[in-house]
Amino acid sequence: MSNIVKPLFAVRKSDNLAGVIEVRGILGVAVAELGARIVGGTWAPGEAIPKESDLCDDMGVSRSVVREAFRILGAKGLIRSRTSDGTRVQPRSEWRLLDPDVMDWRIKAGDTNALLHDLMKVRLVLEPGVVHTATLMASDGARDRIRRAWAIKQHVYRTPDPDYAERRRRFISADLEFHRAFLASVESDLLVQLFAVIEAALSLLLDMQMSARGYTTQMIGMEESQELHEAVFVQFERRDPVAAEAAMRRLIELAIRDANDGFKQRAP
Amino acid sequence: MSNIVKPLFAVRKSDNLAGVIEVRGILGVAVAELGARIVGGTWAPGEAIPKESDLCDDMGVSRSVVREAFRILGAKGLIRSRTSDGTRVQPRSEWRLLDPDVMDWRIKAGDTNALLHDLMKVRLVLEPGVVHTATLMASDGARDRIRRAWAIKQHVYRTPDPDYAERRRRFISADLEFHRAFLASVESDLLVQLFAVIEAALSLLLDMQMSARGYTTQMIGMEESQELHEAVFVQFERRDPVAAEAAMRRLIELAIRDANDGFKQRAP
DNA sequence: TTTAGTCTTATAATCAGACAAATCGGCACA
DNA sequence: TGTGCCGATTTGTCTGATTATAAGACTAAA
Repeated sequence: MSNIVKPLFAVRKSDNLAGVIEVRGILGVAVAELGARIVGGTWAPGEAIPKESDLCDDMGVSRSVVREAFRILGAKGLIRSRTSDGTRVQPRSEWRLLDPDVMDWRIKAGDTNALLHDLMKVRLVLEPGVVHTATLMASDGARDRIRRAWAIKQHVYRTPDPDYAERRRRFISADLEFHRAFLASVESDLLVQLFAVIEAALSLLLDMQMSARGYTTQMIGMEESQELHEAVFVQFERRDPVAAEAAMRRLIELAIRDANDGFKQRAP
Repeated sequence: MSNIVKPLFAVRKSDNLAGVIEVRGILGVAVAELGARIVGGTWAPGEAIPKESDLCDDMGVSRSVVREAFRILGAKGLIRSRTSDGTRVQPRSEWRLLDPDVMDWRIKAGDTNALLHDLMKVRLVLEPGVVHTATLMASDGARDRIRRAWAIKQHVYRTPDPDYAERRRRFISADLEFHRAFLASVESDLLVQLFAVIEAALSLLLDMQMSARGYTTQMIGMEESQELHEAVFVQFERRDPVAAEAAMRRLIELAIRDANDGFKQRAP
């Protein structure tokens, strides 16, 4: 009676990006709809979107809902309202591209290819620097966390699979913690948030890519990846920031190659 | 009659961070007030802020204004409203720290020291990576822009001052373009936005720091800074990513030292 | 004692309609 | 040509009512 309780929803991985703000009710629907349409290019930047009263009719909601939706979209830089001029889509440069919600809308709008490349570039630029700085100035506690992360990663790598999906999950989780441990040692709230967004979007995009390929692909390049991770860790322990950084850069380059291969396979 | 027209406001440098969303009218006041108070810690994360109707009375505005303000603040992760539970401050990890408005509120709340350090860390981690990547993969056009930026920077450096403030302005502008030119060559929208925010916040904070010191300080370390910039450029031209990156890292470290000195002088 | 259901209540969510304020474009006038 | 006024348009703000939802207390059953 109290045994098989919760796991019903266990698999129900929300199809939203992690970190998006949950807006419930009819307002949530309106925001999702309008956000996706704006980012998707239904109205070009500079162009006016229908006036409040028209949108009320179109969507069958009251004006307060439309206005509150506009406020949310405006807060993310997508639109801007002015009396007598209406509400217009802002130039893309105003959009808060680093905001999880905007990223989510980009993904839903199908802007996945450009976004994936951009995210990978951010990693390529950022992560080597993180490792360099971490190697130089990580605290003792932070170093311990990195060591633990490496130990787990190695353990997972060497442990054979009871079940492919489960193994993959553990592998990804260990990998994530390895990168996070380095990041945390920099002790920067801003970088942590930046990574959280990047990470969430990448994970979603790569999942989509993988399921588009029909999950046929085994995890390729695992040996090379593991060797590079080891190099990062070893150089970190030797306190050689330049070498550690270089290894991390090669690691990201490998990830970029993999992601690109994925896209190539998808459109033969 | 048509001569001395506009320059009245020329100096009126808005005391807001560049990039913040302009919200006009009563709503703008309400958002600014509430945002500053929340970020400033008037209510702790998890704590409920007064309910809508109470805030209406307190601030003397209608409920629609309070609700729209809540939407904006909610869109930035600061608060979350739920029926029957009221509106609560979200844990700091939910705040969109990379959003210009949130940064602006942090600055206004006096969280300048922590923010400055964090911003500098981001630069330290990011900019060397940018230079590395730029050195490897900048397009011809991007390389030209970098060359032009360096030429201007050198010209400004060598040109004696007609007027100290004017010289300083040109110096900063040339410096900015030098860094931006490298950044642009990476061709990443996300990184461009990230830098825009970092840059705006840093510029504001350093200005505040300087005016706190009474503008007495000359630009110190200019020679060293200029030499390091030159090193970055030369190594970039020689296509040596590692050396260029290293020079850029030393440059940021210098900037960090300067910023720290500023704070030390301020509290003797 | 615990658990599952039910009721009450607090609060936000939504709706409807009115009036105010800001902005734009055209028009008359200097 | 420019300047100021005027009307039209659209968002901004206010008010009051109704509905939906979640929390907490209470009750009844296991």
